[in-house]
Amino acid sequence: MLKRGVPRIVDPEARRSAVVDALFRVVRRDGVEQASLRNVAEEAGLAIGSVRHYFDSHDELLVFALRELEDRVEVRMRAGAERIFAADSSAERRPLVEALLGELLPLDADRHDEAVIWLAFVTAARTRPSLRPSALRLHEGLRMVVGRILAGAARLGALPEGVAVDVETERLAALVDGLAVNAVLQPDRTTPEVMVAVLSRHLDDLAG
Amino acid sequence: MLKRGVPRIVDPEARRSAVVDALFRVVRRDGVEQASLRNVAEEAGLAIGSVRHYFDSHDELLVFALRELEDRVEVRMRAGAERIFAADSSAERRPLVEALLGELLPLDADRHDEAVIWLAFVTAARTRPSLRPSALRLHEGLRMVVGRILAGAARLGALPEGVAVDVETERLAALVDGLAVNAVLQPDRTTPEVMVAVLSRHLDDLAG
DNA sequence: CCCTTTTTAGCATGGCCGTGCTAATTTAAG
DNA sequence: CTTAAATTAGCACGGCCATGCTAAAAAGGG
Repeated sequence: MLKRGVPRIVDPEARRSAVVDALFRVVRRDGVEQASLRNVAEEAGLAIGSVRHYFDSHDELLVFALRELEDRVEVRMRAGAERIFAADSSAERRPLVEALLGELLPLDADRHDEAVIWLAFVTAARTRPSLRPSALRLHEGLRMVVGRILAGAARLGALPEGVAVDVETERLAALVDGLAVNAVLQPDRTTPEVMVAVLSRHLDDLAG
Repeated sequence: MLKRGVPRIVDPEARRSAVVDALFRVVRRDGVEQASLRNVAEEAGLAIGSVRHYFDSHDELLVFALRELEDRVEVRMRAGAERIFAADSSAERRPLVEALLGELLPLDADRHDEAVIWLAFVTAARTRPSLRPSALRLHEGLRMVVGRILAGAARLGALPEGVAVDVETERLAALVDGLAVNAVLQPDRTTPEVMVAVLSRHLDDLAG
């Protein structure tokens, strides 16, 4: 282990992260199809060669970026989910559930941007094999969270008898996805107020 | 009106339609970003010059194609909606409503393809201004249909008292959109059986 | 046969793309 | 200062793109 000259000028992880942030801005503004190395490099204020030093190919950059998006979502999910399972009465849980699912909806500007990027990537994943694993994990992750919440509610007797938890999981997950998609594509029509009202109504409905 | 020589070799409308069909196949297979004039012409078995004779620009082709998609959806909606409003008891209406909304879900191969194309176009519309009018009409069209169905149901007393029809409209529309998006992006997980079960469950829920 | 129009075909230009490649520059340890 | 490694920068190639433009081919009324 004898390196005779090692410049550690900058944390490479931070650089990669900065590039990914620039890519997210481009995707948010102009879509995945405009996220070329050139456009991303310009957005990041770097030369194209610099970007390519951290990512061997365009595809690798996209894959890495989508993983980063995965991480962000997962972190928010984990935090909210732990709070829910810490509460033991269904009365305590209800507002926490609403908060957690609200976390998945584009209710503020930051999460709206995130939803835009999410939709851009998962739709792109349909025709880009390298993105499919991450897209699938995001899909399953939502169902996992929703499924756990509903199973927990059923265990606490917060759901009416005879409710099929698997069907309700798909229903609630599809509803959340649908609201997010609508908010991304028609933000003027699907406002945060509408989304909150719909979600709240659905949870009331589930409680019987 | 004296044209001294008029070759009417082929119905230009039919040609335009054939080009649009080819474009739909390309979009279905590889996404909107691959629907270049070259790829579409090849898929249609025409020279690129021929395609350009019927569509002055690439953008015009995309706009025209999305309008055609609009028309197809609207035709199916109108037929189903008329049948519903012809029925006057809520017991008669229920299966018709389920059929109409089922018409919007990708339950068979043809409608799956149509849903794939629909999602590709409406997401593309986010960053392509020329597609936005059609995308907005599709969005509003669904809400119009769902809103009329629910308002009719309320009039017939098929909904519980105190139900907010506007919120329920958004909820059902978002659910249908969400199911369609999931079926397009993760067809292995969101099967026709799952979609039917979810839709049926939701309609039961609405009836109280 | 002629002539006008539709239709098909193709060329050329300028632009953006990813990527292979080389080289300049910077950094800090020896 | 020297030097190896990390980083930044940039060139060049081949490919695909939309589009302006020209022109060949087909078709049927006169």
